[in-house]
Amino acid sequence: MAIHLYNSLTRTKEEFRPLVEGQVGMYVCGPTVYGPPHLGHAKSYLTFDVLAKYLRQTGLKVRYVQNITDVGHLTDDADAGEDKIIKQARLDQVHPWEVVDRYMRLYFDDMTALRIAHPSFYVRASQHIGEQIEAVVALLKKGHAYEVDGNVYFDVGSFAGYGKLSGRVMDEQREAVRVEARSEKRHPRDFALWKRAEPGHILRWNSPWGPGYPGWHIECSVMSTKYLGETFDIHGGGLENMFPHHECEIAQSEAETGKPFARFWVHNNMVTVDGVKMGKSLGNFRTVRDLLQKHTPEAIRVFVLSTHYRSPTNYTEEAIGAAATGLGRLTQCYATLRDLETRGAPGEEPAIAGLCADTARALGEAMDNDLDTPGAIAQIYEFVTAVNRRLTTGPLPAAAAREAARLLHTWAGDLLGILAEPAAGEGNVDLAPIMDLVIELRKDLKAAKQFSLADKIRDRLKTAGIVLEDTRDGTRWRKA
RNA sequence: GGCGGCAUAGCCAAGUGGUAAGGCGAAGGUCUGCAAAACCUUUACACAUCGGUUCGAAUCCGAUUGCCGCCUCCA
Repeated sequence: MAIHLYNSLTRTKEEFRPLVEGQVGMYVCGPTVYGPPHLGHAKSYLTFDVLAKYLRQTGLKVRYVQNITDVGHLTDDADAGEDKIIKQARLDQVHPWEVVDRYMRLYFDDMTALRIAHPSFYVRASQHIGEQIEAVVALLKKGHAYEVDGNVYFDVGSFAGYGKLSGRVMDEQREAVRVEARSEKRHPRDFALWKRAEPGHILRWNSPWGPGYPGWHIECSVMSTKYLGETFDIHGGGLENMFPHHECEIAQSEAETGKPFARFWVHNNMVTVDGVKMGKSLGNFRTVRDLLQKHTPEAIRVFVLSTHYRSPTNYTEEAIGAAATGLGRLTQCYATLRDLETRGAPGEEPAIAGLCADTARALGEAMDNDLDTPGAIAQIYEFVTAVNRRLTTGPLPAAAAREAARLLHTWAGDLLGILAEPAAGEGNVDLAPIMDLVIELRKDLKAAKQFSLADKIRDRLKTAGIVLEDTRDGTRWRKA
């Protein structure tokens, strides 16, 4: 069975087949770099990280392009408002590109910390100004745009398909509410392709219409089609960008090329905090950096991925804590299996091979079902329970342990990124031989019934961050 | 006002017509010198409410209530 994805364009779950067999082109709306990444970014880029990894795992070659919006856009789509990046630059008293550089690096660092792989490559709006101007010229030439005093607007009325993604009909809606008395636009629905730079607007480029800067939507149309083709497979982004951003992208692109734009539109839902949308403008956002202070990357990932990407994620400290606790069993099981890989007895165990095959199949079915990561996580936990149950009867043969460990490594580690590798020899000194000695000495103490001393060792080690666990097969240790 | 979505156990969360996955928490138990870990058992006979379709619905249709998102920048 091939992967099925919910396509916002058709509002149904469809089987995904790439345009070109074996190859996938995917474009995802990246951040505007004027502030620190927050949990909302994490959910979005985590979603597409897992999607790209899963597509690759199924054997497809994926070109995953993500943009960085670094030219700034107005805080308001009317002619009022201030460019977000320029505003931040003014607040920080630095050049706008220092803002861009700072938050772009922070973005890369935080994504890396969350085990989100780099896309195939990033593209920056500021490095595609020429192409954006060309696109505006082409739209003007085709009669889909008009210029007014250094501003160029897209004529929405000239594109019949406008509204097909978001379901918005071209009526008055709340036009009357919006104060646009001085607008030069022919119709309130029209949107800017190119904006005239007012004095003091530092980020500006020369154009046939005078100095200015591109409109918000045009960069994605230009960069996606430049690197993926006029029609490409998947366009992803946050749900809140469906309208107007994605709707406008479609209008511009299809008006210019006359061909279908993205085939699949994949939108992730929002993150709320205590039931309220988390947003930069609301000031209630949790930055990735803050979260990483309290939780491991794996815990954050398992928390986010245990809600389906199309459902809202409600952040509470309790929920993320519960997710982190549950992860402990997985981590422990994996560490035990890795240990048995080297120490386990020779021989085979068909039951484990069967369990691995069944689990892998179930995991594939879950992922094929519109990226059902909660279902996949449930499968992994069931697998862990089954392995642990088997381990209560004695150690596993090395080969079986290796196979079980590989399954966890592939799905929980490489794909979902929720599996922490056992920390081996942190720091300069390898603790293993030291711990072997301590454990051996303590074993002698226990044999001599010197329990209070044995307990003291265990207590002191716990204070030092090392947990001892006495099992039937001897004592093992791990970092707390 | 327009468009869209969601309502499942104490909490989080799957479920896409055949009589409710998984995680956390809680209770009991096995193992253990004790502890920890692990395992076992229990924890949803009204899946928001009311109707309807069907042999059969958490799952489809309608209405109602509540919540959320978009319609202005936001992942």
